[in-house]
Amino acid sequence: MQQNLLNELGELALGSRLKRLSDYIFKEGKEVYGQNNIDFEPRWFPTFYTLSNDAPLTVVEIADRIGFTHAAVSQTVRELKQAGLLVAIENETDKRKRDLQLSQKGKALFDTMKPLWSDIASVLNDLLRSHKNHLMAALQEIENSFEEKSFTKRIRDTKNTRLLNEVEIIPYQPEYGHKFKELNIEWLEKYFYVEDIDNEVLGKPEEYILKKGGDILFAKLNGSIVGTCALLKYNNDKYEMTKMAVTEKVQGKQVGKKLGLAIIDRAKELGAKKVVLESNKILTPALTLYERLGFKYAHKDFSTSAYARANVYMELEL
Amino acid sequence: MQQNLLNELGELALGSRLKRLSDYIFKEGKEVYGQNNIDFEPRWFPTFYTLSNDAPLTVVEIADRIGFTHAAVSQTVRELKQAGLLVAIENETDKRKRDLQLSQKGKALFDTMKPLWSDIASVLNDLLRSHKNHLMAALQEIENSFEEKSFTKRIRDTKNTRLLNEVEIIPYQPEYGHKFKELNIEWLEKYFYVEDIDNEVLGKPEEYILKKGGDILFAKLNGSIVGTCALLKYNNDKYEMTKMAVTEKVQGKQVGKKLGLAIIDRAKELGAKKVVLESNKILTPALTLYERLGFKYAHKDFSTSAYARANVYMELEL
DNA sequence: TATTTTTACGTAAGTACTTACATATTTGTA
DNA sequence: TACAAATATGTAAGTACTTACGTAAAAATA
Repeated sequence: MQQNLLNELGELALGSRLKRLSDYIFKEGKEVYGQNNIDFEPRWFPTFYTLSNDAPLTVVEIADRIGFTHAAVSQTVRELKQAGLLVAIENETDKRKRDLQLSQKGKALFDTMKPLWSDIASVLNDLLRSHKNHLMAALQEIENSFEEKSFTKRIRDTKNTRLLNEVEIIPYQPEYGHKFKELNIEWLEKYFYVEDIDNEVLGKPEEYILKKGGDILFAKLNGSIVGTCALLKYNNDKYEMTKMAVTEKVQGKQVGKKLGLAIIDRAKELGAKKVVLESNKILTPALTLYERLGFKYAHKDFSTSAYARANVYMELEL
Repeated sequence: MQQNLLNELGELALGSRLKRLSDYIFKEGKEVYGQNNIDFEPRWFPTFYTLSNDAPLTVVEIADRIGFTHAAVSQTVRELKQAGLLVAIENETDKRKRDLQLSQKGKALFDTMKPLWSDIASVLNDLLRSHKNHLMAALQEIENSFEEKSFTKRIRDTKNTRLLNEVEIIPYQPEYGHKFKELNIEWLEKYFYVEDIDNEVLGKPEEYILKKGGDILFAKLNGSIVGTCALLKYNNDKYEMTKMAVTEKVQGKQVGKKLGLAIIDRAKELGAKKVVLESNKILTPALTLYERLGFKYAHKDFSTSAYARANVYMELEL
């Protein structure tokens, strides 16, 4: 019996580890009450104890104090009432509420249990303090951290950072020329339709973009080209970010972000003072990305635009 | 909403605290799988992961490795099978067993999840290491302590120590003379019957015990006399411990133990080399106590004994 | 004052395990 | 080799909470 693999699985099975200890403590608690001939369930403790030093209280009030849901308290109250340890009186001014307090029997039981609780607290205190790592403090620290930033969000952020590092940005190479067209056509066919000018420009990137002083970058992930983006030169100060396309298979892998960051860097290298772009209102994920990259919405007369699909204009001052 | 009382209840609600965090981690884990469009339950992880790096394995083998019950694994296996992630083949040499391994789909899913798990592990690792108290280490320490000596046993020991301190041993005082008789009669009537010699000796303790060079002690708990014990002098070297009686109301409160220890101390003060006692085989709790106090069983001819009820003889060399 | 929103509470069902029990095989032993 | 004991597995029910949902009453707002 090598109970140790779960420890090796380590952090990934933290939930199970916690549950295991939780179950153990409840089970042992029950055993202790039994040995002392006390008819009491460990799970009653928070509600019972709260009522012992402040009463009457309503279900919701108790729930708030102990940090459980009202449903949990409601169930505990039912059990405590059934055991004769608690009495409930309908609140006079608010008929929804029930004023709860310990019965005579409950109060008597409280006095019997008090020394026992003090023993339990003393055992746990000694135990916790005798260790290098204080469990209660550790729980508190973890809970605080999660309150500050959720577990889910932490994982998502870590994943995004990883993906950003996995994506490799490479310069234009003639043998990838067809990829520039394919990726853009895939994208165009999904959201719009292919205009004549698209076919022309995408088919001859070297002529329309590179020779005019612009640039094209590719994103490589696990050996294959998964995205592209181009920089079109207007003049020495002004460039347009255009033809950004990422294959659908790698959506959400931060490819667009990395391409955008790289194309802006490239613009800086080329001496640009401003990068602009045209897009469409329906492309919300793309617009969100542009905003994150620092682009600001600006006004433009689209009647002069080369593309019918353009209805959003953005600028980034470098 | 003062979620803090549960923290103040502190150690006593440790089980609930652990459950809360456990529930949170499972819930968030589920959320993460969902966000990544992975059809996987956090609770499947230990079984699934174990099978991914060692297969085929049987239900019990997995259970042993991850430290769960076979029932838990059996249920997880059923769910994994239903999800098409696992295949089971009847073991050829042992028809009770099922050889379990990941299906093609399961293996493919494993590869998809691997980077995600690595992200989760990295988040948890960073989180745990960034705190003063390391949760995993704290869990390990506590579990080790409980394995060494159970929670229940620790509480019982603490309680016994406390009770031992609460009991006060006081010397004989004439006004408690009637208590000496009452306590012994209560005890005699419960286990045996009162012999003539009992009434005589218990009624005149000063004459039969004190004047002969022996002594009598009382145990006081919360202001009332709850037990007594006498030392009868045989000669300068040899005394008999006798008339030990503890009222039934305080059974298990370590009164007998404290009285025994005190009477032995008194015997030493009086210069005794040996303390003996007579008892009866049916009084197992008492005999256990005598053994703990250091008494050894010895042989004796009971035909000369003053009491009909005696059939066990013990001695303690000082 | 009528109506919407919020609050208090209960119940049912779910969660990630456990214990308890039942059944089928296999193994050990007389 | 028969038969008790041990082993492998499955199922049902329990545990200490939760979420989801519904109802009644009170408070806020129009």
